[in-house]
Amino acid sequence: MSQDGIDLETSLGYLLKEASSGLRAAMETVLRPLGMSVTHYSCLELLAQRPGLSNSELARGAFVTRQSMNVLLQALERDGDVTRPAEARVGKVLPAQLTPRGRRSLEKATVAVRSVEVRMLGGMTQEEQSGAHRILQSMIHSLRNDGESGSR
Amino acid sequence: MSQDGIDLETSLGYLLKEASSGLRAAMETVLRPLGMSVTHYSCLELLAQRPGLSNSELARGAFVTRQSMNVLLQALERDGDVTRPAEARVGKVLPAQLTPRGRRSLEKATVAVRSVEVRMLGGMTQEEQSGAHRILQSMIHSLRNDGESGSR
DNA sequence: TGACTCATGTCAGTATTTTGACATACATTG
DNA sequence: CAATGTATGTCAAAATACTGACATGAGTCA
Repeated sequence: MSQDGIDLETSLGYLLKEASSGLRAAMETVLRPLGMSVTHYSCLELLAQRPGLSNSELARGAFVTRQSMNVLLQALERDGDVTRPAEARVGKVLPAQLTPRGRRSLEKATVAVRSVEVRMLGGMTQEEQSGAHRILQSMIHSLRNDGESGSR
Repeated sequence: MSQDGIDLETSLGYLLKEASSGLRAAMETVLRPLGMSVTHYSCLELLAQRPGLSNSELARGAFVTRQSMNVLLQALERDGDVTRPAEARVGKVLPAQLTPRGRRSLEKATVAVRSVEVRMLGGMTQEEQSGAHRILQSMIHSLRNDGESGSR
């Protein structure tokens, strides 16, 4: 016996999942009235900040496979929110761009998402927020290295 | 202009998603050799710590719908990892239990998952870990209240 | 007692995501 | 220059999760 499992109340992994799940749910709630999914929004936001990102780069930035991002991008192109050149200028990479229409739909979504983030951070001091920043980046970095072939 | 979007490098929401995605990927990597998915593992761990949990309670604990958990539970019952009474003693609730076989498969998974969590926490002081605990719970609590009908 | 609300287990259909695979283009290395 | 490795875009198939719906049982309240 002696505490065999991982205590879910204490486990930082579980808390991380719980917080992320709550954030996603809150984002879905505010984005749904705009007819937008979380991945949908993430894609537009990424393109606004880094115009010319390729499908694969967008996929990595939104934490989905490039196949999933591709079907989303095709829908966004069809709806006129995003443009991609018909053929690559170099390699196979097709740099995507936000259209004015895409920029407009992003604006409303950004406001909604920001309100969620503000609510999430409510009750945290500035110091706690920078602490959270540092801690999360530490977790990310630690997980990135040593994918599977750890020691030995 | 003037910083219209949400800076992804700085956004705690984005960092939270990145950390959670990294954790999930790392867990999938170590659980795959055991033929187990993350939800699969979560279900067994929940049952080990709180025997008699119902399907709906397990679903909430693993952050999936009760329908998804139900198909998983049926598979686990079929494989002999979990048992549920044929009919409810009270209401419709069917309390689930881990079988010795289920407990055994959980043991290996717990070791694997614990190694991931240890790696994630590597480089963090004890104080930082308790700080992370407090901060994550603050986020969870803030997101839980005011689901959608916030102010006005 | 009866009407109402809420939560549960479960079935069916839909939607979304991932896995697998392929051809192609560039970079590296000998 | 040829061979190899890596990365991309894309198609098809499989797995997974979700939405919608229904019947049932318990609790509440008048």
